[in-house]
Parts: sequence; structure tokens; C-alpha cells
Amino acid sequence: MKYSKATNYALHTMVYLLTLPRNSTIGVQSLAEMQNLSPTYLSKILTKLAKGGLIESTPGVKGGYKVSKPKDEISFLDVIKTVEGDSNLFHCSMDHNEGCMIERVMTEAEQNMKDDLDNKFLIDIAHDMEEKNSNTIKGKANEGN
Amino acid sequence: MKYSKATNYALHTMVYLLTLPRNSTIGVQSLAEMQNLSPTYLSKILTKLAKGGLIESTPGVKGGYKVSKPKDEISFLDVIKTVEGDSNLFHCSMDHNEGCMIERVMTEAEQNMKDDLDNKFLIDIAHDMEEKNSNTIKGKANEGN
DNA sequence: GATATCAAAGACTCATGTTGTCCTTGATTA
DNA sequence: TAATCAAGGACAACATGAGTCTTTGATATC
Repeated sequence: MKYSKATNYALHTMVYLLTLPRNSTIGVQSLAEMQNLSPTYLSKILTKLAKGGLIESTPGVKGGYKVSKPKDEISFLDVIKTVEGDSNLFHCSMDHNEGCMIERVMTEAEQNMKDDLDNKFLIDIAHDMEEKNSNTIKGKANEGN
Repeated sequence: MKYSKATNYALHTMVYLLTLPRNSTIGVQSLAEMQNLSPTYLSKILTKLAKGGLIESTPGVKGGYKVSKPKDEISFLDVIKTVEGDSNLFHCSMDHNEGCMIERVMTEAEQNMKDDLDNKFLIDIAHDMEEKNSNTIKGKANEGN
């Protein structure tokens, strides 16, 4: 059991979009280059995010993508649910077994994870990234490069 | 992202094994029938559980499987880790990105789920099942069957 | 010791889902 | 009208899980 790569790409892309100035857009071309992906492939993931209401796209010359929700309201879970879907990880394999107690325990544990992910916001990661980058630059300067 | 069917079968089998009297064994044939599986297929899952130290097998005529740990010490996580492996659900897709903050958040949330699953014990499900079964029988009797 | 019953394990097929590409369509700006 | 962008369908490649078949080897019973 693993998260899909698409979720991985989506999370990284979203964090990056959050570091951009409000109302500025960026094309899939640039976004794809950063992660060594083909634009067409990343495009599909972005379309999913757009349908999920997390980002919005504008076609045409000055078009591209930008975040379409208040920047501090986007949780990890929002992105994951949009890309992976929101069905449960465990479904009882037995027939005629509604109310399976194993399933109940499994789903309850999963819910703990989801609750946590719904309280972790991408904007915090974006801020940390920006801080980290400025530190790196400062560090390089100090090393005499 | 989903749990494998093997995990599903393993959990159900383990719960059933816990309902059996101590030191009694049961063959893969019977276990497979209950879940409508082929014996050879379930056998592979059981072998995994045996290698993981959760059950033990004895070949030969009066052989079969039985639980090989104290019955109240087997957690959901024990079974899951044995069948699914214990690697993390999320691994950062970017190169040269040790300490990825997204990965950190994702893994922390996953850990919450695992902590929960490590504190839920199969023996409790087994007890509930036994109670449920006796209730069902009682219920049927009351209905005049 | 022969036989029946059990698990272990390798090789293999099949189904499914993810990943990724190619190409066309359609919208927007200049 | 041309250039630049996203959307989307069709398809190929790949990985993995699910499941079968067959052989091997250990144990108990007669």
C-alpha cells in the first residue's frame, strides 16, 4: 500500500503554487520542469486539482494555474482526497458481513490519520520552504562561494 | 491506495484462529473454505504470517496452524506489518530532498494511524465475534427456528 | 516402511491500476 | 490570425497484486 506518485506531485506543486504572489499564474511547462515531469502528464494531475476546486486555470497567452482558495485553508487532506479519492483504505472481503468489526477498527485508525492530515496546512510548508531557501543562500554566502 | 486483499484475509484468519482452543490446530483447507479462497493461495499468506512469528505450522497428518504468541498480545499492526511490509506510505519524489517537509508531515500522520492499530488487539474482535454468534443463535431460537 | 495428510515454495498466468505519451480540440490574448 | 495556454481522449508500457498449478518435503498412522 502506497500513495500514488500523482499525490506526491500534486502536493509538491501545490506547495510551490502557494509560494507565488497572489493572482500570479504559472504554466504547466514550468511546473513540470521543476519535478522532471512531462507537461502533459502533470497537466492531468492539475486538471484533477482544478476540478476539486483547489486551483483554477486560465487558458490563453497569459494563462496558467493559480491557487483558488484562501491560502491558509488548504490542508494536506484536501489534496490527497482530490487526487486519490476519498474511499476507505479497508473494505471487508467477506460476503454478508456488514458491520464487520475488523473493518470498523481499520477505518477508525485511518480516520485518525485523516484527521491529522486535515489539520496540517500546506501554507506552513510553503513558509518553511521559503525560509529554508533564504537560509541556504545565506549559508552559501558565508562559505565564501 | 488500498490495503491488499491478503491483509484482509490474514486479519480474518487470525481472528478465527484466536477463537480456537489453545494448542488445537486447523488445516489450510478449512480456513480457505470459510473465506472462499483456494488453499494454495491462502497458504502463501499463512506462510508469511508464520515467518513473521504470528502463527506456527506443523506438517503431517494431525498438523495445521495455530497461533504462536500469547493471544492477547497480537495487535492489528502486527498482522498488517507482516503482510504489507513496514515501509512508509509516502516517499518524497524529488531528488536530493532528504528531510522533505511534506514527507515528514505525511509520515507523522501515518504514524498516528499505526499507533492506533498497535493498540487494538485481535483477541477483542475474536471475543466480540463469539458473543455475536451466540446472540445470533439465541435470536434464531427465539424466532422459532 | 508405505501411505495419507499436511505445509512450503517456485514458476507461472491473469487482472488491474498507475504511469506516462501522443495527438487533437478549444479557449484566450496580443 | 497567430501564438500560447489548458482539457481530454486514446493508447502503450509497466508494476503489482491476485490467484493457479505442480513439485517437494515433513509428519503421523497403520
